[in-house]
Amino acid sequence: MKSIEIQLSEWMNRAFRAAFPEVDLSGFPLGVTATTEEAFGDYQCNAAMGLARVLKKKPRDIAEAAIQAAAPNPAIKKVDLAGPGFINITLDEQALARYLEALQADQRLAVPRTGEGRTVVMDYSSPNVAKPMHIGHIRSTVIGNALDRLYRFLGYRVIADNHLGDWGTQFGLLILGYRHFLDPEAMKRNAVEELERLYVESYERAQADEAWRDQARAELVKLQKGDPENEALWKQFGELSLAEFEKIYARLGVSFDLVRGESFYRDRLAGIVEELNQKGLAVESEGAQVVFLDDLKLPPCIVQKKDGGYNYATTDLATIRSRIMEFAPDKIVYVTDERQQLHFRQLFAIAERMGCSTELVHVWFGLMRLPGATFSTRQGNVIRLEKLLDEAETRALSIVRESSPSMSPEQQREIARAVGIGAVKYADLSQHPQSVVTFTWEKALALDGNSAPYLQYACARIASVRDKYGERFPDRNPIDSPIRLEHPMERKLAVRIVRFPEAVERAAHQFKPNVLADYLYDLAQAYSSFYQNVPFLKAEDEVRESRVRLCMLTEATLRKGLNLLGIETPDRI
RNA sequence: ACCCCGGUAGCUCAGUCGGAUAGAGCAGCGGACUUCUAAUCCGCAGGUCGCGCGUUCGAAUCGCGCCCGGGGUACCA
Repeated sequence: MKSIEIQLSEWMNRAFRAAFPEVDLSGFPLGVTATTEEAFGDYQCNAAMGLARVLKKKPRDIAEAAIQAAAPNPAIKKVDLAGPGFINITLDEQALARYLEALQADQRLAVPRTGEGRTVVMDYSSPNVAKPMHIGHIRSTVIGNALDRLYRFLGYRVIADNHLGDWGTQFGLLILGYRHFLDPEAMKRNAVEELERLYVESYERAQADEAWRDQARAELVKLQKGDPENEALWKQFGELSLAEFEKIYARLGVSFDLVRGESFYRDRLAGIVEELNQKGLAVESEGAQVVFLDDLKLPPCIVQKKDGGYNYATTDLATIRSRIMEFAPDKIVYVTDERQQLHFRQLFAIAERMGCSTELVHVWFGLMRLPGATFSTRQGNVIRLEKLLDEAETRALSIVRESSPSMSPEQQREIARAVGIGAVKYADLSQHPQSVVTFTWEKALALDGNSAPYLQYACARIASVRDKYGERFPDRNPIDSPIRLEHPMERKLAVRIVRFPEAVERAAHQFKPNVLADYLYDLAQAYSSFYQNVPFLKAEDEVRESRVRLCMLTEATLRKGLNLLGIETPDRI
C-alpha cells in the first residue's frame, strides 16, 4: 500500500511531464509535501517556482499548466494555485475515509520496505570495559537503537554490533592496579565500580611514578603477547563488565546481534598496516607508521605507534574489512559523540583508499553536560546510568500511586518502569541528535508536555476506549461500519495518521529519531484534542463505530511509532 | 592559529536540504472534570531567528566577514 504523499507525488510528476513533454524534468523535485499550514490544504507542491528559471516562464503559468495537464483524480477535492506558484491540494473526505479503511488492514501502515535486500551494520553503544556506563553513554545507546529499529522496519537486514572498548592501553594500568589495590569485598559488591576505582588509582600513581608507568607498559605488552595470567585477568574484566552492561541493556530494551570488542580484531592489525605499506598509503614518520591525508586537508593518521602498538584507527580499519568480508553491507553506521568526527573522517578516507566502496556514515551527537560545571567526568559529578534509571522509575512510581491508587502494587511498579524508562529515552530521542544537551533531572524525567508519558497516556486512553466499547457493545464490530470524516477534528486526525510513512522514512534517512518523535507528539496532540472535544461511545450508531475506528488507527500508529523509538506502551497508565 | 558544530519567546527546544503570516513544551495569566483515564483539553500573552553585508521572485535556512559558546587538532579511545 502506497502512502498518500507518494501517490500525490507520482500524480504531480505525471502532470508536469504532460504539461512540458519537450523538457527533461529528471532531477527536479516535482513531488508534494505536507502543507506548512492547514489553511493551504493538505499537501502542497512547490515545483513551479524551481522550474521558472529553467523554463523561462512565470511560475504561476507553469503551475497553471501542470494543473491543467493533471489527470482527473478522485482522491482530490480541490487544487488551488496560490501565491507565486504554490499548488495546494485538498483531499476528498470520502476518498480519505476509504484510504483509512484500507490502512487499518495494513500491518505496515503504508510504510514501504525501501531497504529490502540491503544490509546495514550499526555500531552503537560501545562502552569501555571496566568503566561503569554513565549518562554520556545513553545517547549512543538510545539513538543507535532507535535507528536500528527504524532500519529494520524499513526492510533492511540490520547487524547491530556492540563494539566494546576492550583492547586499549588502559589494561596495563588496570592489571597493575588489580594486583596492588584490589579490595575483594568491593569487588563482590560491584565489580565494575571497583575496576574503575582500581584504574583511577593506578592512573594517578602513574602520573607521578615513572617506574609504575614502565611496569604498566610491560604488563600491557605481556597481555598482547598472550601471557596466560594477564589474559585470564583481562578476560575476567570483560566478563564482569559485560554482565553489568547487560543489566542496563535489559532495562532499556536494547539487544545486539553481535557483541564484538576491539580485541576480536587484534590478530588482523599487523596485516592492515602491512597492506597500507604495500599500497604506499602508510609511511614511516618519526618512528611511527603514518597515513598522510594532506590533500584532504586532514591531519596525519597514525596506524602503528613507534613502540609497535596499534591504535583506534587500525582497529577500526580491521573492523571495516572484517564486516565487509562477513556481511557485505551496503552501509556501515557509527553512532558516537561529536569528539570523534575527525577520527571518522580520517578513517573513512583511508578505508576508501584501501578500496572500500561501502557507504560509511558517522552519526554523531552532542555531548551531555551538566548545568553548572562543564561536563566534568573527572570531578566525580558523573551520573551513573543505573542511578538515572532508578530515579526515573521512582519518580514515575510516586505519580502512578497517586493517580491509580486502586491498582495492585505489582502493576504500579510495572507501569512506573515503562513510564520512567520511556521518559528517559524520549528526552533524548525528541531532541535533535547533534545539539548539546544539558542534563537536568527535570528534563530527563519530564512527565508532561512533549514527553513519553504524554504519548503513553494517549495510548492508554485509547486502549481504555477500546475495552469499554467491547463491554458496552459486544454485538457490534467497528470494522463493519464505514469511516466517516464529517467533524473537523476527525478530518484533522485522519490527515495526520496518513503522514506516518514519511515521518518514519525521514527519521531513518536523516538519522534523526526526533523527526519521528515530533510527528508522534503532533499526532497525540490531535488525538487528545479529538478525545476531549468529540464524544464517541455516546455518539449515535455508525458515527460511534467510525470514531472508534479512528481511535484504533491512532493507537496502531502511536504504538508502532513508539515501538520504533524503543518505548513501551502499557494498556493502563 | 586552523577545522567542525551551535546561537530562534523568560527557560528548554522544533523548524520537512530556499517557500507562504517562524512553531511547540515548560513557566505565567484565565477557563473546562455527576461523562470515553484532567498525566488531559480550550483560550491569552510572549520574537531584531547572535550582528552586518551579499546572492534572488522569496533567507531562520545559502555565501562572506565579525561576536559569543562548545568540541577537536600525529603516537588516548
